[in-house]
Amino acid sequence: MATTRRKPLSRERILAAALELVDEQGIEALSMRRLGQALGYEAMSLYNHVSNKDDLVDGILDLVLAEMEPPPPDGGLPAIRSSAVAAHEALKRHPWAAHLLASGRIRPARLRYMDALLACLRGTGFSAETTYHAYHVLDAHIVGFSLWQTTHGSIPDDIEDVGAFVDRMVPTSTFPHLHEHAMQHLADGPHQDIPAFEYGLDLLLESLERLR
Amino acid sequence: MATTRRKPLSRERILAAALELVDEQGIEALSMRRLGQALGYEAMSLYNHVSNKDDLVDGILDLVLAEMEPPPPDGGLPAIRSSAVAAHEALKRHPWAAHLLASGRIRPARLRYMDALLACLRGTGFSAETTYHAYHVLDAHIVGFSLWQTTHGSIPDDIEDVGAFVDRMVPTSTFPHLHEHAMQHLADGPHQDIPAFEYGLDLLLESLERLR
DNA sequence: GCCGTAAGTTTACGCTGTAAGATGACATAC
DNA sequence: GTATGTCATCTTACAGCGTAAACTTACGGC
Repeated sequence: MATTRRKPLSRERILAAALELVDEQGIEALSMRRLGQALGYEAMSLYNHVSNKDDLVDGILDLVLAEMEPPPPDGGLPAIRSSAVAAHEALKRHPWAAHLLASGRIRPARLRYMDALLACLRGTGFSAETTYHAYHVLDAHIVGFSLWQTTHGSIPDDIEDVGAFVDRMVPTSTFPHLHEHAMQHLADGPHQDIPAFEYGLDLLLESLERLR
Repeated sequence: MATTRRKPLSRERILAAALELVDEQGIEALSMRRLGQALGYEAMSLYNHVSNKDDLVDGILDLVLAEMEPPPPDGGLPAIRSSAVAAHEALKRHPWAAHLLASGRIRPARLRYMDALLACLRGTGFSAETTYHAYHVLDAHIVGFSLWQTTHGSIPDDIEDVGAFVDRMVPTSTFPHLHEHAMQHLADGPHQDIPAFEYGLDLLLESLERLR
């Protein structure tokens, strides 16, 4: 039994394990020692396949970015809409990735997405100046909304009565409107969150349509 | 000369020093040891005035939130506009704070701002459902745009030829549209960034106006 | 003098990323 | 067969982090 039963390490296996760990336990739970343990190796062994922790984080972010299809240059506003929805859904699956994007961690795939979005806007007939602003608004919505949704949905798992939880965190007496807002979220349930994203997105797209 | 020359510690002095340190060197430069050193005390002495590092970070975030005036409930869309601009300007002065807000660090002042914004929307005549969505879009724009601007503007200080820097990071050959976009940013200069924020904001507000 | 309280310091613990060196397995060359 | 080189892995170590616990020092009230 001297032979090792472990599957050998590889960059792919390390990234897959890191992605799983981060999706389940959050980005702050990712440490080289913990990841090594999850794989059955020592922390330092990971450095044979990954140059450092930053490289590791870039690697899993790239996996998420690969889930976002950039819009085709001639797709018009419908293509922008569906690529935005796809990006939002990827960020919803991997909430930590929205934080990384918001922290300015720029990856080639991200640049390609940005460039494709700009190209699509130009191809749709917007002026350079309008494209400049439309891009900002769209990107802020995609990332900003995903972030908001992430933090907003962070209700502790061990809460049984969610309504009572909201009552305690956001009492009607001091925050009447915020309380109402939170209750709307609860009433709709999480399945309604994507429509909320799309509602705002459509608001933006209609405004842009009128600008063209 | 046995008497100490140091001004005594206090929560206010600690928070002020932390805010200065973080504004100058970024949130990741904030450690208890470094902050203590900046004040001329040992790290552990800070714990007599601050319960832990989280409390410290909450404290400086509260200082930033105090710079954001919530909209009055009967101010209508103009009040929403100016409070959004004020919030954006505060986040521009303290870029790290946008990250904290985006990370879901909720403070009472933040809840008050959210409640006031919702109240103002309701007071402006929006239905509960439209308010629900309008709030998301506005908040995503405020935080999302500020974040984007922060990360985008993070050009190393020691760069002399900014144009060449952009050429290297975003070559025209591979990212033609993104290159154009970056050049627009450079041509306008940082003084134009707030107008960019307001341009997008006005786009949103006009859409909302039409929904009412 | 004495005591209580509060502020500041020292030391220590477990955690982090990772540099440096030791160990061992295996392929190639002679 | 043996020597050599290469490479993955592990061990050890270091500086930094937040902070708990214990200690010292200063001061106000009796």
